Amino acid sequence: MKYEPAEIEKKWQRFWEENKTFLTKPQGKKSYILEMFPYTSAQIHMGHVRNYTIGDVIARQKMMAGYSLLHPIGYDSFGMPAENAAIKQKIHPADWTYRNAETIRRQLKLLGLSYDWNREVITCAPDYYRWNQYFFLKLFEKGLAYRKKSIANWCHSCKTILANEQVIDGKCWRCSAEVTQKELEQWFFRITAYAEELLDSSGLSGWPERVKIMQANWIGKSIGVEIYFPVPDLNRVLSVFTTRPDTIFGATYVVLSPDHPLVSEITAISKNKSEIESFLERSRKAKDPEEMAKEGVFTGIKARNPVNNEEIPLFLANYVLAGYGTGAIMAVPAHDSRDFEFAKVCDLPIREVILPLPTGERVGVGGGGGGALQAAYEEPGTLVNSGDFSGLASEEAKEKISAWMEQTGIGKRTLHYRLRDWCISRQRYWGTPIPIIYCEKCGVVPVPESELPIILPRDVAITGTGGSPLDIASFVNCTCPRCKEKGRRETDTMDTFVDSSWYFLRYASGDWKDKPFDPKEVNFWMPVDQYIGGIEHAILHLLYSRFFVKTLRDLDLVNFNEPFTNLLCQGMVIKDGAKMSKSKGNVVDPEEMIKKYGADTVRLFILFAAPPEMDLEWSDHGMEGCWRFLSRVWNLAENLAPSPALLPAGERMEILKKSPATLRRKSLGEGDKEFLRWQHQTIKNVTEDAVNRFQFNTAIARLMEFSNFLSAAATDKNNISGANLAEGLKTIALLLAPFCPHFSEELWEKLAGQPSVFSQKWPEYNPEFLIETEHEIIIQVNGKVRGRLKITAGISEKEVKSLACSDSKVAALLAGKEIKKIIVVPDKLVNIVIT
RNA sequence: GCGAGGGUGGCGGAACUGGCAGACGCGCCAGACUUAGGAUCUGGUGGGUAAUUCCAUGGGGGUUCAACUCCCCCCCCUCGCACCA
Repeated sequence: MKYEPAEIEKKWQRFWEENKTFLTKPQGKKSYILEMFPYTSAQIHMGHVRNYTIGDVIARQKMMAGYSLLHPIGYDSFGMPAENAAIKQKIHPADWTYRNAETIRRQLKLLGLSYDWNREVITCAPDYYRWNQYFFLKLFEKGLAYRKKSIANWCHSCKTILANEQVIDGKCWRCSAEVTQKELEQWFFRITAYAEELLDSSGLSGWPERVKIMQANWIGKSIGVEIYFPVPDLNRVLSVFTTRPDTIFGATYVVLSPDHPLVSEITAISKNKSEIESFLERSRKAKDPEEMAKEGVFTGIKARNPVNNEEIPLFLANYVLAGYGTGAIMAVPAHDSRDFEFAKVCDLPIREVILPLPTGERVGVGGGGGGALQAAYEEPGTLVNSGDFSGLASEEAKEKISAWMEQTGIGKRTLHYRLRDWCISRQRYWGTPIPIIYCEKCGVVPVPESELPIILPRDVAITGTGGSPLDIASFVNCTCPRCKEKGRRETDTMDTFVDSSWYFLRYASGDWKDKPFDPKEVNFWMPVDQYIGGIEHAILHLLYSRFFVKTLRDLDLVNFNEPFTNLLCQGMVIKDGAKMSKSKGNVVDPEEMIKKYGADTVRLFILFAAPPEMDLEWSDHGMEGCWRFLSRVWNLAENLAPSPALLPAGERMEILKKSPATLRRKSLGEGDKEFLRWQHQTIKNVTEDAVNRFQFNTAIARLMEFSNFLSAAATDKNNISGANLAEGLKTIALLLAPFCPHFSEELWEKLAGQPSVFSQKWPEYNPEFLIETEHEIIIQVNGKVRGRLKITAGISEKEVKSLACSDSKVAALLAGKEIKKIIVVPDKLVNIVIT
């Protein structure tokens, strides 16, 4: 019988449904394997297939290794695509979503993934999102959820806030209308309160280094000093932030951002009023900050450098960010490239205060008035022209100057982060309603917990053309929970990243009804032992989830600090050198591939073509190769006649149809020994590659080699007994089971006579069988391979040397030369060094 | 600009602590079986050379008996951040 995946896979999936007990063997050792849940778009794509296949391999291997396994799946289902589908296709987002979830569920089942389907969650169900509302209230109580005005991307035509990703070249992705910045009252989660803790990566030892670095950069901690510059004209003190207090004596001017709060006061008294106003106008209009040239304007006002009372000019310039630090800087053009650039543009003086070399050598001799300095010198060095601090090294100077500033009240040591609070307000329909009521008398009032969930109303006009879709009387009008007078509901919904920040907790607690999760179960299963997802979540989702877990810990709801102990970021699936996408027309449909080759071949190829972290180039030819491998193993088993379980030792067999071979069974000769060595070496290699290193590609290569060995042995090249051949195929079934579950189960049943390969223990190798009695060693002369030598294991180094030198080819090379030294690497090589 | 990761046959990729460069697979070539094969099986396959052998892991130096692997300089590609003071 030929290998026909369709039947096998159908049969197996039925079997799996009926035998879920494999998933829930109650044992001491737990393993929680999780892949990022899919967004409920119309169908899955190859990226999903890769993600879930990797997770499934890990999960199934854990299962066989005796772990109690949690391997859940669900649907991330709130969000814009559902609304857009509603607008385009005139279908309700809920209907669209549930229909898609069904398709996805069916497709995931086709892949033969080992999910515990009883734990499914869908985030758009009131049963789920009510807990978003619950957490919101908890955060609100603690002051971690708050409302404030903030600037966001606003589309005039759609009348809604857009996410940054939805602004393409400054235009709305749907209507192509110009996007502008608009100040809106919005809800935030105070993630900055956890900045320091999120920066601590000590609980992330199992994360890729680059993800930790990306998060650290995102949080962007800077240690520095706030320095107070008196501005007598304004009768005010201007506060600037710097990380380089060691350069303070080189400050030749100060700069405010165009959005600094003092700008209006400055404009009011400035003699350059019209110049300032035209500059402000230009910078307000400027769209692309990346391509903006440095531009600024002198205010006509002076500030006093507090360290030396020197009067320096005060500028407004577009290169200073309003949202970072104090929105104002001291400019040290000699030692900061941006200040240097601006000083050149405006022809401002440049004063060096740090020298690069102890000898006093200069990068470019500057002096006053711009001088000949070629570029800013930003490295540490020795201070000059710096009052009492001259002669100190930068690091020491930073310390001393900071301390002195604190003593004299000139400045204060401080910290700044790039991380901003998380804006969770969306003027969108398809999301979790924010459980807040506005009352004229009581102000902002949280909905009492007992009134949750605030159900997202179904009958709402979603046109995408005007205002918040929830802004309808039946939803908005309500009674204030406090004074029982008329109230008005918040019409914004939550960012969908809120949904995905805690779904892994919900999975872990089965069907808990009156709480978001059962802390006992969650504390047992969590943290996730292995999380698998794309790198695109490196900052957003992964940072939000970490934040959420920390807040829940502080609410005494969980007892751990980090959600994901180990993280694997798989690479993209690409074709013709580009990521698969509809617009590029290079999409390969997973379901079509499954139909053509079977799920196991698809899984095998995707695991074999590249290591998980690397990008994977799709190849139809590569698929064929994996198909051939499975077919070969299948045929080998098929031809093991009549029934391997009953095969008497020494039975003569016909192995391959096309090239029949008669096998001679030696009683316990070299054939058996070699077989055992191959078998156990394969177990060792596959386990090390797949389990310890997640190098599935090489693990599969080892299985292919073993199967090639068995094939060759069976065609009378080597000798192998029928019993050994059956043993070998059983080993393949066991080791291949995580990769190709359907195929392996069928193969196992064929050979063992009963199910299931997944009730078997993951095989272990016996080191005794790996011991070789003979080694082939390489003979090198001056580092070049000149011969090879078979030696018996355990012979002395002296013997090896003399054997190597007497090799005929080697001897010829040695003739008339002096041997300087001989290096012996036991059981591997001999290197003879001659003159 | 800063940060991270890469650069190995015609292709995807192996080579874990320095020890036979190219495992495994694809593709290609030859053969077998065939009316036929884009099915299957067998063998070959980095490049040069008639040949002993020589040249090859982005380029150039170095350390070493021995370097894809370690050190220094340079080039190129991908991703992330991008005036964060």
